[in-house]
Amino acid sequence: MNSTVLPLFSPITFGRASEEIVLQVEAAIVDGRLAPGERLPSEREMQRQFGKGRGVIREAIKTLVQKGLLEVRKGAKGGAYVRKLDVGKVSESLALFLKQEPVAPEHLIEFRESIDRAITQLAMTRAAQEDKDELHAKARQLEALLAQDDPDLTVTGELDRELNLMLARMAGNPLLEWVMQALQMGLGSSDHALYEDPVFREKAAANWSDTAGAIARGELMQALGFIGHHYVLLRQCVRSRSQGSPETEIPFLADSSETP
Amino acid sequence: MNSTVLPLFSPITFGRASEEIVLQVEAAIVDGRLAPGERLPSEREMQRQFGKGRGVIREAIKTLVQKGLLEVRKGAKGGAYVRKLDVGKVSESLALFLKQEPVAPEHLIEFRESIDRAITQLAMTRAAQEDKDELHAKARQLEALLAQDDPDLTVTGELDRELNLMLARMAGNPLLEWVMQALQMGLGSSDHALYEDPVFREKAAANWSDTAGAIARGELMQALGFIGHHYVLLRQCVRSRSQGSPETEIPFLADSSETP
DNA sequence: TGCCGTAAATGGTACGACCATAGCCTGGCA
DNA sequence: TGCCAGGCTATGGTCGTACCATTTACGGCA
Repeated sequence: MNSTVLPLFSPITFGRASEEIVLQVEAAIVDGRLAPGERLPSEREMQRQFGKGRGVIREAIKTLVQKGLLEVRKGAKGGAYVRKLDVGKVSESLALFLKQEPVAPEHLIEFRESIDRAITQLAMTRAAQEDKDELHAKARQLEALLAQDDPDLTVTGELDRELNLMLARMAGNPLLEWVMQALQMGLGSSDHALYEDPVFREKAAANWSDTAGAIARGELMQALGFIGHHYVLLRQCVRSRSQGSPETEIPFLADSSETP
Repeated sequence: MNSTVLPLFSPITFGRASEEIVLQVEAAIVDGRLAPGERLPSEREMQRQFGKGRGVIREAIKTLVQKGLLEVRKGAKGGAYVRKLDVGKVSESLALFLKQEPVAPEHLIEFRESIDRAITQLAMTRAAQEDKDELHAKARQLEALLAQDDPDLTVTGELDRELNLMLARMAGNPLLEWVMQALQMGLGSSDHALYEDPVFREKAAANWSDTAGAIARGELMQALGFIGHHYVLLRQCVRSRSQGSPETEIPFLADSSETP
């Protein structure tokens, strides 16, 4: 390797040193001069190359780790390794943001409905028939699970999440898939409220099944209609819960200021 | 203040110390025990409270700054202040991700088209008439600018960005507004390619004006039609550029593998 | 009363030392 | 000859001290 000479980095002379180091390393990574899996010089070696104290180097590495660009391993053959960014880091950032910035449930539902409609239209025209059939099968499986007297909400929640992600994948657009992933990871999908309530539970599951069926049969308008119905149910459920139990555990159900 | 006793933090005994500190402070912030604008103890004071070295404290603070939860000021009355998270941090994370994960232009266009349609429909039903008129006026202004022989692309680009954000704001849903912001900040909106080309420039501007006009008059179907046309133009432009000049400067125009 | 200089608090940096860990290498044992 | 154990070494993780740079506040002086 090039462990002897590494002309990648140059000494720091101004400003906050660690920030400058962050910029240099980050630039090297996005330029491709440092590829994922590659190992940076050791902290003591970088200390020498940058002409700065080790603490500064460590703080820069900490920042880059937080950005998701590096991972560090200790021990021999340890060090900072370039990491391929994944969408999870974005979702994490989004989730933290949404924790501090409560979103009205109506806005969340509205957004999800928009994305869902776009995904469905694309999935219908692009996905393979076998994928559509598998989606339908999974939806019927969810329906069957929720028809039981005491369904395991952990399992059904996971299945619902899987259905959403599968549909998003079928749309064949990574951006839509990432948004759906971020929604799922970022705020627990809010659908679990739907499944906790025995009244809505079966309706919602049946609706999922109807939607998947329409998608499998290629009936676009019908599928969009079912999706609309899903969100009608969700809105009803959210409204009844926010009225019925003021001490709800779901944080973002608190401030609903626009239900006329 | 409570600068004498601060029972918020407890000493670290296991694992990576700085990570534990990050978790404790982050928890205190999202719980509201530390409100935006509040000041954390000084590094030396926290060093005492956590029972750890100052370097560890500094690394934890660096991480929290990167997360967007803190900002630090130096000098007397300096220190780490709790910061209100803004969506810019999410956009930043997204932009970095998209730099490492090139997105096919067709996918980007498709996504933007979905969002645009959703925004337009909502804006049309919700926005005040005066906002719609202002949007139309701005669009006509853009059209006039681009009709000149040598338009200032910096100004027109900024105006286009402003138009998009204004429309998103008119939709009255913060999530859609944030997504549009993230798109604009994250990848320069890709529309600038449209305005650089004299052939597409005027068509695109006229189309913006038509769209805004339809919105102002409340003609939904017509507005959606114009939006569709905007993306037809954008697709044509992108295709012609990727064929004509292989050395295009726009990074994500490189890998287009699905134009049949 | 108003201005300026000094003191104090605080983050920023440097250096040195030591510990903990993970891979490796060597030597001894079966 | 083959395998296993123990030590060796590179590397991150932590600690402590000292000093520098900057910003605010306070107090003395004109």
